[in-house]
Amino acid sequence: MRDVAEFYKVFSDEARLKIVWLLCHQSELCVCDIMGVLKMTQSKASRHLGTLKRAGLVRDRKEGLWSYYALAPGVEAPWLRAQLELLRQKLCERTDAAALLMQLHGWLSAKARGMPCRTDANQTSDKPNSTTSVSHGA
Amino acid sequence: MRDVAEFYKVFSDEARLKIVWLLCHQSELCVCDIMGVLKMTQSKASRHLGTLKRAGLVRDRKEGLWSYYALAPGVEAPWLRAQLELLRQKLCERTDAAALLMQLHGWLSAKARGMPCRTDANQTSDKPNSTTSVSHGA
DNA sequence: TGCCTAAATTCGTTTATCCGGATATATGCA
DNA sequence: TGCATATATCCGGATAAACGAATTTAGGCA
Repeated sequence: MRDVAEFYKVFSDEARLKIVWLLCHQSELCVCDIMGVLKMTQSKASRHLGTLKRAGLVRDRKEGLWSYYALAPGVEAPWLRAQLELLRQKLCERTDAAALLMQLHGWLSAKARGMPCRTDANQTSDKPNSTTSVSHGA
Repeated sequence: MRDVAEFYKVFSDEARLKIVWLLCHQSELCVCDIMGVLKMTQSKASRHLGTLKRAGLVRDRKEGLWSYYALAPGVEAPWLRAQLELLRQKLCERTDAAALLMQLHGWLSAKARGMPCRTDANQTSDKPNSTTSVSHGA
């Protein structure tokens, strides 16, 4: 039963929940996308992605310098799929989760019009001020 | 989203999972039942029950010296109900979870034929030897 | 080759969690 | 009242998580 507890432990961290939430809505994201959208340090993003990968919830694909992460095929197994669906259902009713999706879309469209990644900059903190964000073009 | 993570954290401990599993199969159990069946110290049983209660998953009813615990009415809310059902489903396929139910039934029938509780004895450890158990009558 | 950069890992620190033993609280009974 | 008992809570101590900064690893390109 330890491994069942282990599963819940993976979901017991807010940062990991946010990453999974993003990956439920965008098939692939690289580490710097996650850093940018969730405003977390590179070390934190990579660490949690590693945890999710070791748990079999996420897979990665290397392309040049970038690592693209996506939900693992294993999450199609019935029980995991149900868990993920339940999580999605719960987060759908949350404004903070919705805000994350806004951030995600802002980030992706900024990226689409040529914004570079820069993993070294903007490492200030988790919550510098909530409106720093993308501010692309406009 | 923190509180969602908090929910998973409650389920991320094997001892709490076991307690919930027992309460899925027996409507009410007192602390000493849980100590006896799961072979844990009184402090540990009470602590985890407190955690489950604070999370709203469990309720308690005092009767004289005893505290009887049961799943809280709140677990009938759709999302929690679904989570609990998923947990039950996962544990149903596990031999270790099944073994716990055997222990539970052994304990309850021993109790039914008059076995006293004794919270102070049998505090040796989590796993002294897996066959200590009830050994009623036979 | 040497530099730039994305991502992973290591390091030392801080914080959270879990534990058993001891103690406190409260009920039942003589 | 005083003692026995069931449970809750407190108290260090041990272990595990999580963190940011720094470093390492490795691909792309001049």
